[in-house]
Amino acid sequence: MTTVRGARARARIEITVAIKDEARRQLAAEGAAKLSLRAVARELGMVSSALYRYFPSRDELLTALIIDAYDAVGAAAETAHASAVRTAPRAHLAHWTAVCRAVRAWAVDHPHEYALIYGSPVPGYTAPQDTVAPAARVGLLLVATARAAWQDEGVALPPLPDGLAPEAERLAADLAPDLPPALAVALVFAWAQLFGLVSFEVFGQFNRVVEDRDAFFATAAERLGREAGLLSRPRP
Amino acid sequence: MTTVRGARARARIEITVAIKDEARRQLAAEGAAKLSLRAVARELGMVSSALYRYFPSRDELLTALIIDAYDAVGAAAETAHASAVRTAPRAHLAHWTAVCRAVRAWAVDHPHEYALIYGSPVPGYTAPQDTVAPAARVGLLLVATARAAWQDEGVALPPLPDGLAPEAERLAADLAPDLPPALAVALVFAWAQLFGLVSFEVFGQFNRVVEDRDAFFATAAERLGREAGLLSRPRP
DNA sequence: CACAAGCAAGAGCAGTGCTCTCTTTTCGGT
DNA sequence: ACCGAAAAGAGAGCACTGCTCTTGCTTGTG
Repeated sequence: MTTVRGARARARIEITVAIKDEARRQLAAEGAAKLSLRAVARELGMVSSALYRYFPSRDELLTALIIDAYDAVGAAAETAHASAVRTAPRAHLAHWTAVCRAVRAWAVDHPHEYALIYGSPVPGYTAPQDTVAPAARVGLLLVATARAAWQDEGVALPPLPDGLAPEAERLAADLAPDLPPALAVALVFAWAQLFGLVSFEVFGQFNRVVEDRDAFFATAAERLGREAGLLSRPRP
Repeated sequence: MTTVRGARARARIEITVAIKDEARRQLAAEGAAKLSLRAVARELGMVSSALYRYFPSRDELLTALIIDAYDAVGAAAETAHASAVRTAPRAHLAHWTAVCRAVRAWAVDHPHEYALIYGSPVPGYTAPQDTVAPAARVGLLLVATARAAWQDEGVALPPLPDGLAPEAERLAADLAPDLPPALAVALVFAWAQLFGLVSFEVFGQFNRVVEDRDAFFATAAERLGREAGLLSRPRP
């Protein structure tokens, strides 16, 4: 385990989380654009230059927040998935929609954090390697759900057009070597489309268009699951 | 028509477009976050305060760019649609995919402008009324395509769940009173999902996941059209 | 032709990210 | 127990930002 050496190291991690917490507060209040290192430092009673001992730049702080956000939405989705599996182990479509609903709920509750990870990438920012594992959590959950359904009752998918065959093979090899390529493709489609729906809601594109967002999203999530091959009810 | 009164008014609109052009240049080069009024003014050989005669604030400049961007992607989509209709008047699914491809192509060519309109909304920004009409152009095109298909050959759609019926009625009434509610719902789904796919590609979520983006998107666009009820080929 | 409106310029304010130097505190090896 | 090294904080400062205000100049119009 990570043995904390002394009071100094302990203080360091405490201050680091305090900085992130305050930054997250400002992020939630004003958005990423108005997140200011100086304001964070001021609120914590320290001088701005001291903050640079913990995060070498504003971008690094943002990266830390991004990783945390990916982990938060991933954890929310995993919890919802686990609970749905416990409730009805073979209702794969219900597991799928539970994941979708959890993602949407988290996004609606944390719009600015959601924007940080699924909105426009900031400045000339290219995602550091540290972010890719947390970023994959929701996607992997979708894959796991589909895999369970496939193993348990099979999936129903439209055939792949010839042009996509090589890409589909490659994708399946990278993503889930045990699954049929058509399923891998369908999963990536559904993955992107899920976040398209959530983004449109969070970013206000549904304003004055969709009113009953809950019902709308519930139907959308179920259709996404079907398009990913999940059957509506277990086979007899 | 808009008669330009004198040299002064003429100069005003010329300078206004020059400012927008330069701003667009910086936007394309560095992204919205680094777009600086002072830098724009500097590049145009004027002093920063003079720029405020044309745009009362940075946000107003951004709003102008947002409207232009919506119009640009809308125009690209409309052109592609018109051309597809000319080529094969009854190939509704081809019209649909032409619109999708045009949107994607514009987005890939203008990632920062795309981010401006379909990425995270800036600061505490709420879209002014002027943006809603341009923003609707692509959506209206999708509706028009589906309407033509519906009138010409009908559409094939899954039934709506009961819970969504009221929202579907309302949506259809607002969006396209002549179309069946199930089609209106399917169109909004497809609309959001289309931009989900494009956003994931433009914002880098497909990096190290999807390689053959053209083939991938082509298939996705066609499936979106099918999910919106469009038939693969005209009925005999 | 005079006058008011439109426009440009410059200085200035408050705020930002970030760097540098200087001082204080803390820790580990002898 | 001490002493040098490393870590942390404080403060000043640089270059930049959006935006405001005042001062003149230019231009179109009564």
